[in-house]
Amino acid sequence: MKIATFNINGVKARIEALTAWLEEAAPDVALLQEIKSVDEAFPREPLEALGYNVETHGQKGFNGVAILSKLPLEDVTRGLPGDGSDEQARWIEATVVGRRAVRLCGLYLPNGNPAPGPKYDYKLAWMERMRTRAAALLETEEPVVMAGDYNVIPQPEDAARPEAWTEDALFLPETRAAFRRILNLGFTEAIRTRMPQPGIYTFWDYQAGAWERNNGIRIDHMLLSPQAADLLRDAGIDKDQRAREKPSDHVPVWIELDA
DNA sequence: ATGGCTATATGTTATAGA
Repeated sequence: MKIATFNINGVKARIEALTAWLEEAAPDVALLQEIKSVDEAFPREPLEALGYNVETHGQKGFNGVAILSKLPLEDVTRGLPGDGSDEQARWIEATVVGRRAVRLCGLYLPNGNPAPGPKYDYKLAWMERMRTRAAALLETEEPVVMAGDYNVIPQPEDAARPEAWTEDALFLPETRAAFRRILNLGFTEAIRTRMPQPGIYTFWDYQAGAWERNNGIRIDHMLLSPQAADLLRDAGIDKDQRAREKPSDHVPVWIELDA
């Protein structure tokens, strides 16, 4: 079972790039972030035409997550538990049924800039809520995959210019500690495990020739529960997508599970 | 690089992203 995550930065602006990538990479499941669309405006038809079931959790203008799956999806839930007043669409879960059932979480973790400030407070509170949800998912002792745009640079080697990020919400010590608190519950970070060398990136800014200069950061991650990690066969990054016509500023990240 | 580009809707400018 091939599972991918892709921050597409606007699904309506990216539908041609998205369908081209889906045909090329042929993931069984694609978790999308920053769809920037309400559910009613989500371009379902061209995706269903490629054989995907579509589940969305959108909002107007910003944020928004979705799951595309060629396999059946069950028990779809929307929203990160723990704060009924949070209206931002950043979390969706579903169980995908292949040879085995896998619980999927698609997430768009808050950016948090500027830090300090209310947006950073929201980011840290959101990460604590995510830790609580992650702990509950581990207790099921089933394969769980939490994948998406974490907006966290875990280590200096995950940025081409780490010195440029020292005051940024993506790289502050408190952000990285909150990420480790989730990871250290017992998750495996798929790309770090399979591609441990430095200089592996998933995002290149549109500005200042960041792509041409390979001034990237690694912020899109896939965390696997122990039961999912046991099924891990391969993992990779579709870096070439960043050089395509009208690309997202992120590229897809994927895993292959024996499931 | 001191926010240089991109997408959306709040729409011919403001907001957010990272």
